[in-house]
Amino acid sequence: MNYTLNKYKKEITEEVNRILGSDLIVAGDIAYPPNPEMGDLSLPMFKLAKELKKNPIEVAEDLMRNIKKDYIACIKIVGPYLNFVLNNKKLAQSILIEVQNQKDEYGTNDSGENKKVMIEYSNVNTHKQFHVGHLRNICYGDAIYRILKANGYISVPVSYVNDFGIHVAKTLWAFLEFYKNEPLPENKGKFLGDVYVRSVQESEDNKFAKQMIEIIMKKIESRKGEEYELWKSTRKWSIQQFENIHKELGVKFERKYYESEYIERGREIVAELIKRGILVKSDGAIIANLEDYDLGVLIFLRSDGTATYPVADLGLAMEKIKEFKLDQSIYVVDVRQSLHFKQLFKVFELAGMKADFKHLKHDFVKLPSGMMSSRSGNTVTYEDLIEQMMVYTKNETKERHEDWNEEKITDVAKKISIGAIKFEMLKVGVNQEITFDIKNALSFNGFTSAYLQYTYARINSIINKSKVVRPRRISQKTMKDCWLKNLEDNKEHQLILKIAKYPEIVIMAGVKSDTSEVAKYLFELAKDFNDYYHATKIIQEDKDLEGARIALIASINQIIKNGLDLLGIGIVNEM
RNA sequence: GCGCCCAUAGUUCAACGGAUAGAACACCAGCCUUCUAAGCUGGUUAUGGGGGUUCGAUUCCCUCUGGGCGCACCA
Repeated sequence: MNYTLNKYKKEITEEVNRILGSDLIVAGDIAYPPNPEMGDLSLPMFKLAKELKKNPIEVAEDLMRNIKKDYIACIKIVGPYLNFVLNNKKLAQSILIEVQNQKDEYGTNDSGENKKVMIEYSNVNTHKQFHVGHLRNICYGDAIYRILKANGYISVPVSYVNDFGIHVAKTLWAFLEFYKNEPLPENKGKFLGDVYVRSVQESEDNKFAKQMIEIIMKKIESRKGEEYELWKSTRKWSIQQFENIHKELGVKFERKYYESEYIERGREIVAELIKRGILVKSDGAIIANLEDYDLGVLIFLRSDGTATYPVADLGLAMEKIKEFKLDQSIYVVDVRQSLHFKQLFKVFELAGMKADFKHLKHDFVKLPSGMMSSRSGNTVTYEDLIEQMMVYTKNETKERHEDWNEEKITDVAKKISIGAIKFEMLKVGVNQEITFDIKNALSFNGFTSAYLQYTYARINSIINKSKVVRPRRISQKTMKDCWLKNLEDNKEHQLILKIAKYPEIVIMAGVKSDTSEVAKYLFELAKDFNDYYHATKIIQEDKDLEGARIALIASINQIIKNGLDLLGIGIVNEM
């Protein structure tokens, strides 16, 4: 798709190169001035001046005289920059029609060339707590999946659940020891998380407990007996809990993989790699010695013969690339596992696996009280968080809408709560730790999803109140002739320009795997609109003008909707 | 010890190597007999230290300081 602004930039670039008889600049050289008075587009003269061995002003003057496009209202030289002011009517026509025609598709592009990318996230442990740390992973993974799709990739979202390992044995030990005869709570998955915390506490400095846990681990690995049966049933508790959370968050996976199902396959590959000399025995364990690559060693089998995590990773990776013809396989996992993935991918490479593997890392979530740990239980669990948020948002919603029934209040409150959680996780850069403060998450002012949802609802309400025909029902001819000629206000021009930039944001978010780009952009757009709203009457006597303004704000809403969708956040029609 | 990440306003965060370093929160002062006040307007405050590369550095390189994370039987 060739969006208006992109087209303009390309044409201006070609024009500049033609005038100078060179290939010195590319469309990407055209930037945006820091403030609106300077113009809409900007071409820095530094590079050109240097290459042409001329004064920047001279080059700029030459270009200013010779560039002529009907969509450029005027060209001005500001310092060493050549700035373009776009023709308001041309821009408005082109952009608003683009948005109204493409609707939910506006902003998408085909730069991914239909490449197939598997994106693996929400790699959580059964038998442990699901807390806000996991939430960052799941929100980020889901948003990246959506962003890749919008960029023309065939994006396959999958989840890999770690349902096997020492942590399971630990939880089962404490369960048998302390809770066997107690009645089970409703949320059995959450309960297991608490059992795990108890287990860590009780088994510390307890030799007997540690021995018991080892025995339980072996019994589960042998896949028979009472403990194995208990593993099977408790595992389902956690899986059910995850399903509920995914459903509530609106996150869907095409496939869910479980570690326990890939260990055998992994062991086969391990045996093969031992034969090939890629894995070796060391201190009784089977390892990959990667010291030649400065990557230390990676353990596959413990000295007691039990499998570690990378074994199943190996098995799964092999099956994944066999089943789907993947161009790339992305693992969304927090930054603490960077070394692990470097090691793993090196082993993949040594084993001759051809696919392109990538660890997409994000920093972790901590609490104002310090590092979060599901071992110690110093966490905010998902369930506790959503409950607190719901109490708050329901109260706030009730206060504002006394006539709404319980169902409607719950529905809106849920969208606001879930949106708030996701936005908190997505609005900061991936290399930034998030200090999760529940007080901030509950404050719906400023840079929050509630602000965006509120803006959407506000615009929606105005559109509904307007008696003018809906933009979607009118022809392009009508729009050109009548609706758009009236948008002359500078704030309107800035809003239209902002709308025009949205497709670039989608690309940038994709290239940088950065959700904060989208969040920041939407916030700026909403802020600009709210400023405009307070200064300008939309509904009024002049129906042509009203129509034009409705077309404008309808486009803004389309973008808020599209942008929030990239972040996995739903809109509300009223709030 | 080795490796990776971070350091910007009182706090939480922004700034493809580019123009006057932006927001939000908090605090203070205003704005609902006009379309949703979960909103808007105005006000105060910042690049950890030292070098280097460049026309230009918050951004790139080196170094120091201070924090976080990871480095063989956890996942």
